[in-house]
Amino acid sequence: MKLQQLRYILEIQRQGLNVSEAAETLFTSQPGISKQVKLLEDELGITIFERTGKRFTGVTEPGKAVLRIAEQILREAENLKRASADFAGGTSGRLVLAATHTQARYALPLVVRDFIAQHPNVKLEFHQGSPTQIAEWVVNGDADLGIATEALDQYSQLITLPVRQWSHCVIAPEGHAILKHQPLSLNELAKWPLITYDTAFAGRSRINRAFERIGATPNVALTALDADVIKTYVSLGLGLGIISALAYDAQRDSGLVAMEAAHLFESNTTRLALRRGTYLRRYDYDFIALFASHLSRRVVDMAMQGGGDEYQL
Amino acid sequence: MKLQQLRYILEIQRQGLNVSEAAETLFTSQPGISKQVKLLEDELGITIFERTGKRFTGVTEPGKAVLRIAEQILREAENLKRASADFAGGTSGRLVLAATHTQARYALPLVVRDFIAQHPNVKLEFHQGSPTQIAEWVVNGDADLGIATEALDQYSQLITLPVRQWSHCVIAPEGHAILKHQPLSLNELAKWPLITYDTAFAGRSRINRAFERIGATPNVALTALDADVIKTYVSLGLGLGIISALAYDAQRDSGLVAMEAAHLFESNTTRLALRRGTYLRRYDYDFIALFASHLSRRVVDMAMQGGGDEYQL
DNA sequence: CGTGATTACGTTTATCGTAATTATA
DNA sequence: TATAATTACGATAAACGTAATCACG
Repeated sequence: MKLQQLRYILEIQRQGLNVSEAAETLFTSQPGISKQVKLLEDELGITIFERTGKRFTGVTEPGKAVLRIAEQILREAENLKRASADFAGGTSGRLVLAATHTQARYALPLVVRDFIAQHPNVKLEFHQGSPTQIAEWVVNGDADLGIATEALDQYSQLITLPVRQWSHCVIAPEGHAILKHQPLSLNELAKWPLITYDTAFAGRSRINRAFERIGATPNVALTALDADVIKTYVSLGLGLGIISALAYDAQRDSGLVAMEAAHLFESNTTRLALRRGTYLRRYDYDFIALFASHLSRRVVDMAMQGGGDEYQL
Repeated sequence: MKLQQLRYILEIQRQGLNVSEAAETLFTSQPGISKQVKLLEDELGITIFERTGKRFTGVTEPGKAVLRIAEQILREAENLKRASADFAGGTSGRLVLAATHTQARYALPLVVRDFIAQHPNVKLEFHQGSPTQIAEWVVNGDADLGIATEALDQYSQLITLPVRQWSHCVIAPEGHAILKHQPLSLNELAKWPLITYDTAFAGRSRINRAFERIGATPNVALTALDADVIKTYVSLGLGLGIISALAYDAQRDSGLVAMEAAHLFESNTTRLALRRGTYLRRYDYDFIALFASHLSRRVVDMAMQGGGDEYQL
């Protein structure tokens, strides 16, 4: 049994049971793969792939078991290389972050600045996407760390850690009539056209639920993927904006006024996601600690081992 | 990176950093290992073993990380073979049980009989030992299933499942004076010489604790590893026996009388131990189900995944 | 027939064991 | 000086790629 052989059968599965495709993606010859698959099957005494004639048409029951374990093994092999590189490379390496706009624009800049100062030789990459995309990137190993407010806890292959809590605020153009109605109520808010996040983003689910609870139907005139767009349209007078309080800055956002809305919508928890079972390099821990000081190496390790209860903010 | 290389470095560690010894146990040449270690180190870009001149004198920090992961990988590789053999061999295979005398003699015979009938081609092996030995056999993979009443839950690498509860009974020769003092009390019992299990066996800890609690010092005249020996000496009139209620059979043990002692000593739970993370073959599940009907495949799988709360009897 | 897997075969590379060498305790 | 790891080298075997063959749609 060779690690290659495991790579081969996994790639065949990934390529929809097409050996030729697998050979291409692995930069090798198709007969080579074919032979190794057969050798492996002979050694194990089972058939992994169902064949009709010479075509691969399915995965046998034992094949499923073998593929599942093979995946584990290769994942661990990946970890081994990662761990070595961590020690060997000193401070160099690559860190791939996946985050939503809100995080990338408002929560991460200072953290990234400090991280780069601390690890000048680590190449920092940034993938921006929806919470679901982020989760899948991390699951597939395309990203090392995922940061988002929604969706992350839906994936059993992810370990998620609470980073910080935040609330929404409502923004309005200066001189807007609603500014006289503070503290705000949901009923008041429901009278105006609203501009807020797209579904599946930055706590949008909490916003919906709040209006549902009082039986009101908000008039959402426009949805956007990020607070900057929302602010733009609020400035144009198209409606009131509901955004993350993190995204409002009185200085920068002149012409706009923010109103406290923590009492209207449930608070949100930004979470950090890691793939279960991956080896964490020193700079992974460092980034996490910079981002959320309470997430020390010890706390992260505890969570990774699934040990004990979830860390509470 | 080859699986062999991982085997090599692990064996070197096991043999106390002696490459020559490792070569012997792996039935290969010392230079071969030496070279492969170097190749692996070069590939990973780290040194795994500290050397002073040409001697191996320690494991480096990266080496520790690598060895830990290597162990995981080889364990999974073992699982892969196991899984294959499970499907390939049909009903054949090998099942190694580790159990204490009490279990082997009184709890297991019928289970073993049924299992053999169900799986005539599975070679059943039996290792009898102390609870600690049993635990270590299972941890090392020398035994597939461990069964004992004590010690098993001290090992984090073991998954343990409750099988059944049982109580102690007191046995005496026919006509013994104590037979008039029923129901028994600990104070009465403390007046007589006692014969019971050796420390670390079959609930002996509960017996000690019971006497401690009332501040009495039992007169333990003789300790033995199993109930049969105890019964023999009780028959000879050397004292009263305290044994597992499972071990007394009115028919077979003529000349001896058993007295209820469930109210004197805490009840004991026989537990079944499995090594965390091992692949369970169909006949492993079958044996477990025969031994304890409530331990269905589902229940065992849940426990193996560390999911949810412990099963309660 | 075209796509896709297997068989055949030759080249290259890697692995393993023996023997010689070197370093340490 | 004995023990133990490395280096050198030759034999064996494994892996890989090319070309030819075979099977299914």
